Amino acid sequence: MALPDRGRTRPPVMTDVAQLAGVSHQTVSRVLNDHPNVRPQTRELVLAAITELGYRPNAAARTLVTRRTHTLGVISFDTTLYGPASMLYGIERAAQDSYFVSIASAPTLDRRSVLDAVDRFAGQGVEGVIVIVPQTSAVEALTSCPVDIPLVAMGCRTSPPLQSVAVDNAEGAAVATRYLLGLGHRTVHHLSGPPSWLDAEARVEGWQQALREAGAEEPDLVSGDWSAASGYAMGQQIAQDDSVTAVLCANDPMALGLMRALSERGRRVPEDVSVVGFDDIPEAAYFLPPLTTVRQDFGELGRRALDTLVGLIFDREVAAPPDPVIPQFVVRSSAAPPAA
Amino acid sequence: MALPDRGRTRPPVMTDVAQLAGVSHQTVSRVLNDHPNVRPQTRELVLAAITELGYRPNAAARTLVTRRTHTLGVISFDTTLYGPASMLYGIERAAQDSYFVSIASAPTLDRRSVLDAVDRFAGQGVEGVIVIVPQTSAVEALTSCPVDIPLVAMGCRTSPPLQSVAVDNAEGAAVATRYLLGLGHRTVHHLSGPPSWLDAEARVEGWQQALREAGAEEPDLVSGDWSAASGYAMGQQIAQDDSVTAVLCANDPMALGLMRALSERGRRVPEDVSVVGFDDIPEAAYFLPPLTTVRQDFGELGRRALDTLVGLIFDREVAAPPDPVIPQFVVRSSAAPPAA
DNA sequence: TGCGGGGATGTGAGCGGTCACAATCCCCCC
DNA sequence: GGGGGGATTGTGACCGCTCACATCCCCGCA
Repeated sequence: MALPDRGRTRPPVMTDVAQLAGVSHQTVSRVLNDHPNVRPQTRELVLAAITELGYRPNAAARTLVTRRTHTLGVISFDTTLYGPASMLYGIERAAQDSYFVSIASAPTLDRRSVLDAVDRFAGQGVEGVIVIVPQTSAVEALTSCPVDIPLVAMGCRTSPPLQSVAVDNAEGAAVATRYLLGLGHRTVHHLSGPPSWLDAEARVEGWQQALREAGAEEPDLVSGDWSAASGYAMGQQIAQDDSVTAVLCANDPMALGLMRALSERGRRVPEDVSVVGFDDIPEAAYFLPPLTTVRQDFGELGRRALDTLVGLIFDREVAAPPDPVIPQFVVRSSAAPPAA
Repeated sequence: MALPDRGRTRPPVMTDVAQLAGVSHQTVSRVLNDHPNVRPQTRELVLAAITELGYRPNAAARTLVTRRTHTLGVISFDTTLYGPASMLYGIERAAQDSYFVSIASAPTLDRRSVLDAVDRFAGQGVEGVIVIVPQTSAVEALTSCPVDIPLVAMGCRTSPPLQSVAVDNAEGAAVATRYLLGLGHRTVHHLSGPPSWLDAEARVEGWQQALREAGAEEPDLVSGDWSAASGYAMGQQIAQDDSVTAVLCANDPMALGLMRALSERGRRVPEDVSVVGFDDIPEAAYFLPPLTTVRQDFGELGRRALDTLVGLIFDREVAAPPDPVIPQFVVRSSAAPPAA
């Protein structure tokens, strides 16, 4: 199972460089680590030897003694979904010049599977882990994580001691709901994400809150699984109910599915029914009609997650939980005042 | 810059386990590596000591001597796009139980940036790299990659010595084109991906090929940048041309943008213009109208990429390039026979 | 002329595993 | 009863780097 010899000779090591430069290995190490107290001339010598040999320090050896891997792990469920994919991308860009980022997808979001992933990462020696697995079961598992490793949850609010960074899902849903109410709709229906997903729940709360504030009646909740398919399926029910004039969807694909169901039933958007989504996927502006939605700043989220994690890694102190990122409401034409 | 002490005492090492179990460190190592010739009773002893101490082997130390990191790198451009995201996901699932996968996104696809990413990975000690950066510039850079590391390009066909796995983009485009032609359209227009993207080019070729075979006139090419926005922009041009009755788009979001432009001009899909996409994103079935498209099997692609890479890592021999994955044509209602 | 002191460099000991090899032990058979 | 051989276990070197410490050189100053 040994790795085959790549190239003719074994790669150069620090001693080789030292020898070529006519210095000790320690001096080479100093140059590599930008230590002061190396004569510029010596430094040049070493640098020259390094490039001549094509020397590259051995990360494992360095890690062995420094105990730093410069690696962090990201656990997520399905990076094919726009939200998780964007978060991952945000993290990667934020981490790029200080960490390597290693990924793992949990096949399911139960305790076992999430904890296994953390364990795997711990075995690899990552310095911290960011989890994009916003389900109550996963969060519970992580809250009592037996492995002693810095952990940050992303995308949903969690309760201490598990740190998290998130957009203010409740606020986003509330803003959207108020907007629809403001347009003159008597109430707003909600096509939510799957139960036990924290962001889905937060959006439900925001929606309820806004309805209550306005004294509007609170319709029964309908939930999908984030997919356009589920939006379509639930949409077929919703479309039958003529009293529905406004629907807030927990994400954009479900809104798409809903709109198709509506259209098949001959109910026009926004004339008969107003629809608002959540996420602002790049395609949302090109739906028919263009989708009014709530945009999340995933880049910012990634940056904050990294900051929080780094804080945990170095200070080990539970910093004040960062403020939630305020989502942005994007008005397009899928929502309008009710017919009459 | 040292990592703060996590927990009160330093983590247990092999010697600690050995001592507790009353054996030598080597025996512990044997148990850990499933060597034969360890008495079952001894094994139990060691195992018990391991769990009692919560011992976890140090990956860096092991890597230092075995020269294996069990890590591979994936370089991509923008993992927010459905294609790359799916490929990444496919790779991750395929690699899960044999490798860690580390990701890097290249900010741009020029020579420098791609090679830097490879270099970074090499410094980390990855055993191989899969690149999802299907631009000619990137491929050229990789073909003459100065770093001696197993490399596989994914998503697009490349020329030796750079290995690649890909779906048969040309065939997919050809099938779609033939389908439209078969429906009775005199010719098929093509809204292509950006020039210099290999898969975009392959799709153009397939389209041209099919047109030639059928003796159909070859319209001017219009290209976008994969985004729905560009599809919309180009679509506004296309919509003005009444002679256009069928358009093959190089991906689904562009098809969406096109359909919106068409709809704004009052041209109905599929009655006035037939539209076919490429990729089959999960939302495609819920577009208005549902999009006929070409589906790629990203899971299979991921598996093949991994297989190829592993072959390269261990045999170092350039295996016969794997057959391209045949895409699947998915018929929905966005394409129909021409009006008259 | 001799001495203190800081900059520049070298030396050797680990870091925590695995590998090669040696040492035991045990059982069987002549 | 002694020898052979495989199973089981132990010993020490070594992977390539950083750390702590020792050494050396050179200058200024008494």
